[in-house]
Order: sequence, then C-alpha cells, then structure tokens
Amino acid sequence: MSNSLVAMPAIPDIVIGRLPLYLRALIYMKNQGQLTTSSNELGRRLGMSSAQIRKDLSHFGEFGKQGTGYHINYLVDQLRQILKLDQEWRVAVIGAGFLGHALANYNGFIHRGFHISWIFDSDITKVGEDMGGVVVQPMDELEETIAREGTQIALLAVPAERAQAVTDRLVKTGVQAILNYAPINLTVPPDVQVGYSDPVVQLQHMTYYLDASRS
Amino acid sequence: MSNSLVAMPAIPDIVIGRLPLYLRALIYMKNQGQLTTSSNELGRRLGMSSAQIRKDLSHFGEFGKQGTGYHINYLVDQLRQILKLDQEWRVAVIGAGFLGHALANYNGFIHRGFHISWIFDSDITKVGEDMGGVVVQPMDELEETIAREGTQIALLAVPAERAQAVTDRLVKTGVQAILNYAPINLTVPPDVQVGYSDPVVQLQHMTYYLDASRS
DNA sequence: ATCCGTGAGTGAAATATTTCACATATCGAT
DNA sequence: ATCGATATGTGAAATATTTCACTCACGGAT
Repeated sequence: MSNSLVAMPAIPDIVIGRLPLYLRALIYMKNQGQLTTSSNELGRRLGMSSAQIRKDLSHFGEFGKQGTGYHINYLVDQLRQILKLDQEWRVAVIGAGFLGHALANYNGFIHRGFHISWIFDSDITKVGEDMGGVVVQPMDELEETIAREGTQIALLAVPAERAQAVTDRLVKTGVQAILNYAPINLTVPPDVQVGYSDPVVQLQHMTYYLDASRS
Repeated sequence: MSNSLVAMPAIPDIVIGRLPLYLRALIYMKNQGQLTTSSNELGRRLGMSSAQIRKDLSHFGEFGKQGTGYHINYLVDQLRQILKLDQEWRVAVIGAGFLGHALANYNGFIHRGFHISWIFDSDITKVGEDMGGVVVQPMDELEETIAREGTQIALLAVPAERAQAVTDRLVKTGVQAILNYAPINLTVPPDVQVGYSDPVVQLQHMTYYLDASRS
C-alpha cells in the first residue's frame, strides 16, 4: 500500500529531462565494455557536477554503492524503467517532406524504445511511397489508423500553418505526446505532452553569445 | 563609456533562451497584421506568465508603454538586435544523409537570419549532388572552405562515431557554434557554443509522463 | 478635466535548483 | 585487522528563478 497520506512532491521536470542524458551516456560506456562508473566520471562526460547527478538519482532510489560507484547495467535498467522505456512506444510521423523522410529513415529510434509504424501525408502523389520501410499513408486515414494501432506518440513535421489543426486531430484521436518540428507554439490539453524542435530557435539562442565581428 | 566599475551581472541564460520564442510569436502576430500586444497576450500564447515576460524583457530595457503594451515592430527589431540577428549568419551543414538533406532544403532558415552556404560529406559519390540549391562538397575541403568563407555556425548531422572528430576540426577552423544532431555529448572549448538536438532524448523525457497502459 | 480600465516595470517574497561538505560505506593493499 | 583512497546519499546553505503585488502611466470615455 502506498503512503497516500503524506504529500509526495512531484519530481522536478528539470530532473526528468536530464535522465535521458544519463541513460545515453551510460549506454555509451556500456558499449565501450565498461562495467561501472561514478557520478564523477559521468559528470565529467556530461559537463555537469557530480553532486547534481547524485542528487537527481536520489529522487528515485539508491542505485550506487559507496566507495564503488554505479553498476552500469543496473543503472541503465533502472533508468529505463523510470522513463517507461521497458516497453516499445508506437510512433507516427505526420508529414512526408524532407524532414518526415529523414525521421522515418532514422534508425536511432528503434534501439532506444520507439517504433515508427506510420507516416502520413496529405499529398496524394506521395501516398504509397516507401520511406525507411514505412509506406506513406493518406492523411484522411490518420484517425482510423492511429486509433486502430494505438499509436501513442506523433512526430509532427508538417508546415506551420497546418500544425495546430493536425495537432487537434491527433489529440482527439488519443495521441499522448507530440514532438513538434514546426516553428509554432501548439495548444493542447494538459494531459498531452508537447516537445519542441525548432533549429532556428536553438541557433538564435546561440547567436546571442557569438562575436558578430569574428570572421 | 560603459560603466566598467560596477559589476554587471550576466543575463541568465534561461532568459536568453526564451527570447527566440518571444520573437517567433511576435513575428507571427505581425504577419497576422497585428500592431501591438501585451505581456498578457504573449504569455497566453506561449503558456507562460505575463510577469515572466515583463521581467525577461526588463533585463534589456523598457520596450513597452504602460496602459498600452508593446509595439510589435519595435519589439521585434529590439529582440533581433539583442540576439544579433541584424546580420546574416553563415551556416554549413556537415553530413549529407537524410537529415543533412532535410536541413539543406529547409527554407525556414534564410528568413530568420541564417544562410546555409555549404554542405559537406565524406562519401565521394554524394559530392556534386545538389541539395536545396547547395552543392555537396567533399569533406576534405572542410577546413579550407570554412576558413575562406568565414562560416560561423555548423549543423552537425554525421554519425555519432564521427561527431567528436568532426567537431574538433570545426573548432580548429574557427566555427563559433555547433548544433549537434548526433546522439552524443560533445567536448568543446568554452568559447564555442553547442546546442543539442536528439529527438530520442526529447521523447524519453515525455514518456516519463505518459500512461503506459493507455492504448 | 476627471475617471476608469489596462498594463508596464519592479522591488520583495516565494519557490526552485544547485552546490557544499560531511557522515558513512566499500575495497584493496599492507 | 587496519589504513587510505574513493565515492555515495543527503541535510543545509547558497544561488537562481519565478511570482506577487504595487506604483505609476497611458488613453479613451464621460
């Protein structure tokens, strides 16, 4: 029985956001044949303090051993469980332009917990085309297919003008998370997760720090 | 003469990171024909508090008018200046795979301050191919071309195994900012900016909040 | 001319996040 | 068996960030 009388504060979102980075670095080390690591080494690799890593992990349990550090395999398993990666998530790509094409062909998804099952486009001439082993579906069939297959996540790679309208359809059909590549802010109900990926926003953040005169 | 005796605290990076979002929303409104806005409206659009927007902007000056709000054109100009977007930055894409292809063809860059001048690939069979008006160059010529053209920013779309090695070459040649699409952490000198874009990391962040049982 | 609703800018307060530094545990070597 | 080096987990302290709530200004309406 869980302790329902004590207010359990939610774990800060900023902490959750770092867990995938820890996981990625740990898997990298694991693939190098390494068996253990320490908050110190991990911190050095990721450019952050060891204290932050220990504090972050301490929200979820005690995964390390004093004097020894962390057993990589064990910590990887734990992080996967925390992030709900011990299952495969079904992902649909919306929009089969250059970006949708690149996403469908990216083989970094499947080994990290995500299976791209569908790609949709409103351009009828693209329907039927094979992209990375996935065949382009007509946009008309979005709702039916997503509902039938129980697709949980969408990668939104449509023009900005259509992003909100498509989002509304996705939400209505039960998609739980959307990673939006269009340069526009989306409005969704609070139980739907949205992530943003606008390369220009990232570049504009960096230019603030650049020396305009150099080169 | 600037006030060199008073310690001027740096503006928080988290504030800088929000400016491109304000800019994007303002340009959107501007394109809708809107002339003025308020911290309230902007906040509603972006899902943040009006106080935060006012506080953020107050780091740089007084751009609004009490009782009236902000003049969109003026604020856009100011933000562009702050973010050093009143010039065109020269960008090279490294890696001409599906992703490099998508980046080279993305027409969202040029109107927002970034000009993709070059795309490089080590695969000699891709050299000469036209991607979004840019011709693929051999990787061997990376240093020479970047130095000659004064390219300031690189979009790194090479396999993870090669990302650090290519980064070292870019840094040595004088590139000031790198947006890394490879799923690996990069090590760079402190005067070089690095941004990361790993879709899987973003998805893994979102899955934490998803209901594993749904669908 | 005055009033009223709107809204910026801003110190102060409240929260959130990071870092410090220490008690404690482990392991290998002597 | 003891020592020393290493390294976790964690309260407390230090910082950073956000929100509050107020003063003051503007502009349209009466």
